[in-house]
Amino acid sequence: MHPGMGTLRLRDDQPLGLGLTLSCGQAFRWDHQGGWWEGVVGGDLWRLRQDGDRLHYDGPTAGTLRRYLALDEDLPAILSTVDRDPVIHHALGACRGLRILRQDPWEILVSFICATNTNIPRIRKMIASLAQNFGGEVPGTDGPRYRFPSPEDLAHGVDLLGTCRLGYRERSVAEAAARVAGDPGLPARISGLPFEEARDTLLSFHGIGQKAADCILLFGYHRPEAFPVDVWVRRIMYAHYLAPLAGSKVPSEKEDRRIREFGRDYFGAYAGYAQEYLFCAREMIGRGRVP
DNA sequence: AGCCAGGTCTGCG
DNA sequence: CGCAGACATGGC
Repeated sequence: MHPGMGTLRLRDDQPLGLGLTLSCGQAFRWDHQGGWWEGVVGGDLWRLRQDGDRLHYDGPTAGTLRRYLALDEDLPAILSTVDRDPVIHHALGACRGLRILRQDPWEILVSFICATNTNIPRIRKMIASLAQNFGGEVPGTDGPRYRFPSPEDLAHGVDLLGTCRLGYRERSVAEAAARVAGDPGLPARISGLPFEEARDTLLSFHGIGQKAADCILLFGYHRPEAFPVDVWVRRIMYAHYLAPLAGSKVPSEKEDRRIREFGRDYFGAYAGYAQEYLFCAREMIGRGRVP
């Protein structure tokens, strides 16, 4: 039942901010209760608690946990490549230990279809509802939890999808489930594609546009060059990095593409990390409030 | 009450 | 192409 339970000693040159990492908007199914973070990963219940340089875990094996949390990556080395100015520098300091998780591509694909034009609390509710209605039950500390439904789980019960209150995202989720259920190798195949081809494949899904595709690449496929431009990042970039082209309407897909290309060029191969730190520090650095 | 939300699609010029 | 408007729903 529980593959592993134990304590991982974190290296002091490889920081981890567990709570920040699990709650910053890249994952939607972690809950904080009784001092532990609890979630379902790969069908198993995981419980995690950080105490300084000690990471207590119940559920995963040490190796699986390290991989999920990307503790195998040299975070300071990565961040040093994007630490180019006072704004990003401030965000890096404010979100110390934030890591980009290695999550399941299918779960992230559906999650970011649901994440369009709504807020994070409701995204969490929509995904919780999908899991509760379509995923299998997993006993948790404080009542039952649910694994994330497979494409087949969703495709076989589309008639119940309405109970999840996805709004106009329902059609996109149903089509994605049908497509992947009929081509189960697709998510894995995408991971083997060059970046732009992977992105184009994601864009061929109904309900996945530029922003969602970049989130799926960054959070589901761990492609750190992806630079998702949402309403917050757009604000931050316009406040601190570049002005809209004269005469351009903002927001527009064209302007967002310009921001994405700027971000990719300016921050480099790990632009996605810069994006995520800016997003997580959005309350502090948005709307022209310079640190 | 009304604006906004980790946008995207469609139908027009 | 590139630009409006529509779109379901609910958080704050």
